[in-house]
Amino acid sequence: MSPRTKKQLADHRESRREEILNAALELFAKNGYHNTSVEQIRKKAGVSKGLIYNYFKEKKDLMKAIVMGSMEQAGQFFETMEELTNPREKLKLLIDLSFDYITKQFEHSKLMVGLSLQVDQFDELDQIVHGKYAGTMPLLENLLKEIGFPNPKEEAYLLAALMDGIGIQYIVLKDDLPVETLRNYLYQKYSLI
Amino acid sequence: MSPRTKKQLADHRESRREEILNAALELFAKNGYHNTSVEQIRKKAGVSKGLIYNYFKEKKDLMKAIVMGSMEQAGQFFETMEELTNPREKLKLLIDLSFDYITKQFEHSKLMVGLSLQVDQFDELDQIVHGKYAGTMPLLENLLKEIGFPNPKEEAYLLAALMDGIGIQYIVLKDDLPVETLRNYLYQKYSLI
Amino acid sequence: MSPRTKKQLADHRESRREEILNAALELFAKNGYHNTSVEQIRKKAGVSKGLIYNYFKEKKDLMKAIVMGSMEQAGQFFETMEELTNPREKLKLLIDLSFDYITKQFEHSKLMVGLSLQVDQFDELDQIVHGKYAGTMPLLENLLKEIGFPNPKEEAYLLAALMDGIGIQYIVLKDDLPVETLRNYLYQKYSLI
Amino acid sequence: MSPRTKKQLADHRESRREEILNAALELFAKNGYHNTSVEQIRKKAGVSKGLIYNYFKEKKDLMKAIVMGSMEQAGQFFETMEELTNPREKLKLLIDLSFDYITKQFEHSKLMVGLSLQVDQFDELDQIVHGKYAGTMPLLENLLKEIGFPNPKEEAYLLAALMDGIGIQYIVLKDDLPVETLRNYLYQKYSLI
DNA sequence: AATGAATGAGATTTCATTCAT
DNA sequence: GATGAATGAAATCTCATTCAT
Repeated sequence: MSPRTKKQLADHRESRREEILNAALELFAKNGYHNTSVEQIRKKAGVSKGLIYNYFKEKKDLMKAIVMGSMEQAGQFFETMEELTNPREKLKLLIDLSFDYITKQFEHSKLMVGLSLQVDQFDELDQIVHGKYAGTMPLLENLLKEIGFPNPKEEAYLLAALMDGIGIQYIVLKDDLPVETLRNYLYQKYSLI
Repeated sequence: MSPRTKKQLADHRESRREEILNAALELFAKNGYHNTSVEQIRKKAGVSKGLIYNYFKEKKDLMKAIVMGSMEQAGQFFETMEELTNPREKLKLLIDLSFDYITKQFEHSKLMVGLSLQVDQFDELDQIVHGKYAGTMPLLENLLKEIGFPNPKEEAYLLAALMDGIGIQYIVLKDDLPVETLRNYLYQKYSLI
Repeated sequence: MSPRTKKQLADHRESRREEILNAALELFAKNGYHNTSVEQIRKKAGVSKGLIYNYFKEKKDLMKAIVMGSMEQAGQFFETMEELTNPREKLKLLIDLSFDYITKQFEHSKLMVGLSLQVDQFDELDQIVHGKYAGTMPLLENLLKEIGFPNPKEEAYLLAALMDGIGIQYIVLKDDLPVETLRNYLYQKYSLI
Repeated sequence: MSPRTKKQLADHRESRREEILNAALELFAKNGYHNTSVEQIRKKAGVSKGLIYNYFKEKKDLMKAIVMGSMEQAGQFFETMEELTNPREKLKLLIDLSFDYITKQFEHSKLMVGLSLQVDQFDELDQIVHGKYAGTMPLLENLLKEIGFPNPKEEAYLLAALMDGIGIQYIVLKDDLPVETLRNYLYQKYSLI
């Protein structure tokens, strides 16, 4: 059952790595990074402690890998978005993807919010996350400008804050939050339907 | 030279307690609860370790005391607010106090957001915070109803989310966030001036 | 039995520190630094693991403290020596003290020889030890010059090598090495009696 | 492409073994046995971990093999020496070979000195090394007796100590040590030229 | 013969908490 | 009330060794 060729080996490594990362993600999101022990991750992933350190140099690297993965995904968001031409369609897609992220990729979402609060504890991440953020705000601003908002910059901050806020409310209230109503509100506000 | 009367003793006790709590608040907000050691608090407060345990049974109690203090303050918010009669004035006050909290009581604010993500780790707090939250949403809803919004419930969630979101953005961006512009936006949206 | 005043506290700390250092010295000398666990030191010193880290930031610091102590002692050697005026008497004292060090401070001696082999693993120590060494060679050279040796520099290296070598032989052979005979040989060679 | 005949196989095995041993020697000498991991050896030798355990039952065996090799070499020293008849020539050869060992087989030399300090950690080696040492001292003593020294035994210890000491000094000082001057000193002392 | 993923015991280090004074 | 030395459980991390392929 064990791998043999180089490719099989690499595939196996990759999937093992994912298993560990998933276990870590779940626990980090639920209990926080500093309140999650490697022992807990080990147990959830069903591997030995040594193996985790075989794949990740230190505990911090688990966090880094998760966040980098998240960033990459976000990058794909925007690529998908840029394929469209109509700015209203773009914005609708952006909002839909954000709601999906908040509700369906709940754990990632929770982790990222938590991280943004303590981002300075993960040196390299700090810059990467900030850089990513700084890079996306102008995109949003442009979009709102194209749609015709008089103060696109402020409007961009507002929308970003609102999406963050909905994320938090969802974390706290879960299904008690009328997500669809909020989404419709946004559709109307931006005349997206 | 040391305090004598009962009152002096009580005052002294109270101020010592405050010093410890302030040190803890700053550190919890900056580094997170689980990433702050009692030793760090001791150093920042300039007291001995034993003394901290004289005032607080365990580390958790520092967190509890801070959060309870925050709750109490929030309660005063609403009491102040209820003294007014004009619903628009009430809402304006609520928004102003929220912005103040976000910008001036930055550490409390940051701590509370972080807490809301991991509230389940502090048993009793969980219920208290949720109870408080559950109690204030109807107030907000009523207010928006009085003002004349057609969907006051949804509008309440929206406003709450927005304030949370602005809080997060401020934590991340600090002075790069155009706080006043956002406040004005809200004034206009709710016709507060 | 426990200390109270500042002074008592400091004294107590100092003696506790010494106990730990002595335990570490014995074990490092016998088994080598990397083959000695903090657990072993803890057991030998009769303290808890935590306490060791209360006195020394990390295991390496135990090594550093021991070596620094050794250096200091060596400094006193030379001070004592400089009080004499007759160069032959000085040399005799130096030789006597070296033999004492080798035989009576056996553990220190063994540790220092071992250290000199792997000095590059303890960054700061490396420079300190080398500096000390570089500083003492000229003293020795001068002494031999005063006594009248035609090649004092080479003679100094020779004497240094010889003392090192006797140290090693003593470590390996212990009482099988005719220490006194060797000492007499040196007396004669340098006409010290 | 892979080796075929029995002899080729054996040669191949032998050379693989050597590569591993050389990597281990270098690392043991530089960092010490306990501060060298099998992983480091694996990397330096460019082989897999499993392979190392194919050739050596455990890590200790690497050390043993290196030391045994060293002993064997030393044995050849003496065999070569015994072919000569003139005792002064013998002594000169011994000194020359020792200097060569110290300067050219620097790593072996360093390792052996380090080993002699902690020889008791490698059970069997302890006895072997001691046995070898005990066996060679009489040879040296005899040599010095033949040459005509009045106290050949003491003189033998002295010479042994001196050579050890020069070894240590060379380890510490490397090319700052005037090796040739010291060698000439010995030539003169024993009238070897 | 050769690989490298996997293990688990043990090493170093941290930290909330207790307690004698 | 106040101190800080002391503890020990638990956290992070290392590493020799095994084993399936």
